[in-house]
Amino acid sequence: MMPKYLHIYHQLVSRIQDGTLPAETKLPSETELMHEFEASRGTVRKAIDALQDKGFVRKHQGKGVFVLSQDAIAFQFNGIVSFSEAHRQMGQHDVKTDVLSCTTIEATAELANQFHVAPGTSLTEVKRVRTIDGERVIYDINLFVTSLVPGLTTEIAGGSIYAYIEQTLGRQISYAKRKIEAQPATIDDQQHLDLEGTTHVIVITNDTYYYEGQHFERTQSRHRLDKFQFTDIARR
Amino acid sequence: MMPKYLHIYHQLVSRIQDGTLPAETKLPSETELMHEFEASRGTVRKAIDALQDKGFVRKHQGKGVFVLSQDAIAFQFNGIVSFSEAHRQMGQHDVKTDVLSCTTIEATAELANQFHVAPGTSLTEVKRVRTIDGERVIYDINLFVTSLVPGLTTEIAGGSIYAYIEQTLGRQISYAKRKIEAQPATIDDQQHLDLEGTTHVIVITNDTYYYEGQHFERTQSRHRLDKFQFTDIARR
DNA sequence: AGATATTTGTACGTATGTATT
DNA sequence: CAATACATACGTACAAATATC
Repeated sequence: MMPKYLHIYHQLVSRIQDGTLPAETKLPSETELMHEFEASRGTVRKAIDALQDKGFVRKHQGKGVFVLSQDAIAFQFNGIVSFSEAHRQMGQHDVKTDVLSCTTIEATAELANQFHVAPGTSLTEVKRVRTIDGERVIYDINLFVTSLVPGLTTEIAGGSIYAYIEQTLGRQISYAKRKIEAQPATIDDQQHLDLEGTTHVIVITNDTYYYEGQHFERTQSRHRLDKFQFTDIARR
Repeated sequence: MMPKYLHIYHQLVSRIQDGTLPAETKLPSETELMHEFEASRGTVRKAIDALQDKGFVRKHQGKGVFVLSQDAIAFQFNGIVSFSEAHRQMGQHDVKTDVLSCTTIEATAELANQFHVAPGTSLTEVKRVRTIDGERVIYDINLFVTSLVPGLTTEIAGGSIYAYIEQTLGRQISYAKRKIEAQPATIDDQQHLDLEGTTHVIVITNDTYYYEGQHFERTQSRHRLDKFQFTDIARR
């Protein structure tokens, strides 16, 4: 049984998306929504708060609740998105993943410190190359704490590791820290990517954490300059 | 007078930051916090919800509220941050802004479409170069809808335009869409930046919106490759 | 395994405060 | 000044998930 506030939330989202509630217009007041949905004021407020969190509306004390422009709303594909998820969304590209290696290594002092584990702890290292439309444009180096992501195989790494973690292992991913910068291309990059003469690569370093707060992954995703694009939406 | 829930929120943030409530531990239960702060359960819950929104804790029905690792919390400098804000935070760099030009132009059909205004509408264009430690590393091209950001002068552009908008104009910025990509350096880039032989620049295109949803700015921020870094935190 | 207690989630109601119209 | 609309705060009751005995 869906909570009542979520029902109200979904109804309002529909009205915003189908144009019944166009951008820049005011939502019905809390009192009106109470009567329409036969809910208490707290429940209506919870639904509106959710709308604001998701970026559909903006509340203004004394004035009302305003629908934000569709541009912003259509932009909701941020968050943690893996390579295959991202490209499935973007449409018809010929995408291929080659697993170069899938081995276990021992954590160096530095890595142990990063992951908050003891030095020598087993880590699983996966190296993959992503080919889009015949060009090798992304080189991924994943490092997992083996005990937190057990049973990784080359076969699994060929698909979506995140799907394996969430569906097979049943663990929930909470958040990821992300750093984006440019670095000079290394010899490894030259070997594994079709650089087409570019001298630098874009490096995305991703640290991913479980719900319980355990740091279980650090990934370096090395992109060819001209095939890289990142979008997001930032709220004050 | 600060709302009670914010007082509770700040108290708990302090305890998390000074280590009284270390990572991975459980917060006192809602009942305990009610007694400690002599507040109702709803008020305590609102404080905890705020903690979760800011990424300090994670709530779990039936289990409790858990403090997330400090790493994540120290990472809270995301959102919309202007150039001077960002560098004031990062520490002692010698930062200088040169305003190349500050003129008004008429919106082309394409620009008018972007901003949802009529073609020919007046736009204010500002071109600036940012020098850090003696090197010209960022070239900013801002476009503002003049009627939405009136009174811009070269002098204001030499400081923080965002501060002018929020403090002098008294407008509130709501959100920004951001795109990050690499582009080949243009002749303009070569002229205004110390490229040091790099062939590409990182381009951040920023579209900024007021609370009321009006799109008032598009900025291109062109960074020298090796001086660029972007961090954020993504939550599922 | 099962009953019970604990902890967070949802929902209702009421009163009062603050910002805007 | 009054009416409207959102914000805060209190209280109560029951549901759902988890922990404990």
